[in-house]
Amino acid sequence: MAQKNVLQFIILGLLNEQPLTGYELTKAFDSDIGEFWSARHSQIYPLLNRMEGERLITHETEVTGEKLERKRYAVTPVGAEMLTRWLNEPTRTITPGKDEFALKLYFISDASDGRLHVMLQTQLQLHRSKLEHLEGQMKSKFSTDSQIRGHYGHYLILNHAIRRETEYCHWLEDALASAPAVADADTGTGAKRS
Amino acid sequence: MAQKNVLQFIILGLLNEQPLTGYELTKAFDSDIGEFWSARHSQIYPLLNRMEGERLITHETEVTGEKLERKRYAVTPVGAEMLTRWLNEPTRTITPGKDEFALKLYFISDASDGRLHVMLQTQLQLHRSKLEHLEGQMKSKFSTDSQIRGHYGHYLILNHAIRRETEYCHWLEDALASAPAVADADTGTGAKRS
DNA sequence: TATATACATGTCTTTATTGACATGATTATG
DNA sequence: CATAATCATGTCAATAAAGACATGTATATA
Repeated sequence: MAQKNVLQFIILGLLNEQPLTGYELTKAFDSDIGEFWSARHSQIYPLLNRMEGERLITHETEVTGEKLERKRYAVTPVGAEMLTRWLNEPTRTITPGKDEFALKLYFISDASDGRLHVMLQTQLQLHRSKLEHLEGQMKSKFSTDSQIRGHYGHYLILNHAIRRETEYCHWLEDALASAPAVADADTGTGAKRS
Repeated sequence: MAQKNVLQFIILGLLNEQPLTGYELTKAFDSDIGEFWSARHSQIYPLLNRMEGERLITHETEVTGEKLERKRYAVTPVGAEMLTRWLNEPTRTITPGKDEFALKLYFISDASDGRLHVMLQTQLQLHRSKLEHLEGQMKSKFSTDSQIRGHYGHYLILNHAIRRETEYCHWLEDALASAPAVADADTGTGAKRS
């Protein structure tokens, strides 16, 4: 397996809270859980079929309006047990991360490289707006203690995401502080001088 | 493409510094760059072949000892140009991260869940030893300013990795501070009471 | 000198994941 | 009422990536 079929457990976990359709499951990855895992509908729908074949989940068909059908999936006892086994097993690995930007940066060998400034600036902008979005999420979802109750894990990882992005921004800002805004050194290709 | 063939550019970048064998390329992912991308030899060797077919790299065969052959790959002008194009293009995306632990945590809805303590403790141990290792790397590779020169990007991302792991540990420690060491609530399965 | 470890290169199968293709219904908005 | 956005579910081909399988050499160490 490329990972360990973590997606399967995420689906089980989400359906364990409440029955959901494939569409709703797909949308779940647009919000906070998307900070730590992602999946498209083209991966989700086939997996739902497979999981149903394995009796981990079942569905009942609902009809919206005149004829629009949707399948609402729910966890079976077998699926619930499998979820519990996953949850009970402490995670003894660190999921290896990927970061194209960091890698690109790795190949900038010189602190005076003219490309550094725009590279860092571009990423900083991205991470700042992400951070802003996450802080909005936190405010809207967990502004009071009572909202945390029953969603503690969600609160924890949203907090985690915010701290991660905050740190990412700080790092970029620090790096930016030592990157010249105007290129002095050659950039490997035609760097325009000002 | 699942990503955008970032691996191709990493290989180009590494070979641009100095010609390397497939084996050495593979090993590169065990050190700091592995903090931001990973690849196995079973992905690297076929890709080297493909890239050579596309004239991005070439190789010359060396012999070690009596008959052990190895192919030392180097970037062609075409490959170098492609690398430069990648480096010149600011990264306008954030590579989506994956973190099985965070996801598992998401499904712990109650702060009093007995599983929380061991989950957090296990991860903290992992991230602490990773942090320790990274700090060792920093000390051995960049203890003086002169060592940074010519490897600035490497220095930056190592710093990034250290700050990331430091933050991760802090977050775990904070979460741990509010997680009871002994289970009061049920854990979904047989939680032993003390 | 036995032997374990590291060096060295590959292939093959399976699984994970993306992105494109494909279709149609419902609802909100102008 | 037109039409855009969203809801809703799927398939298919291609690429990415993991893990197992396969083989042999060179070197350090006991």
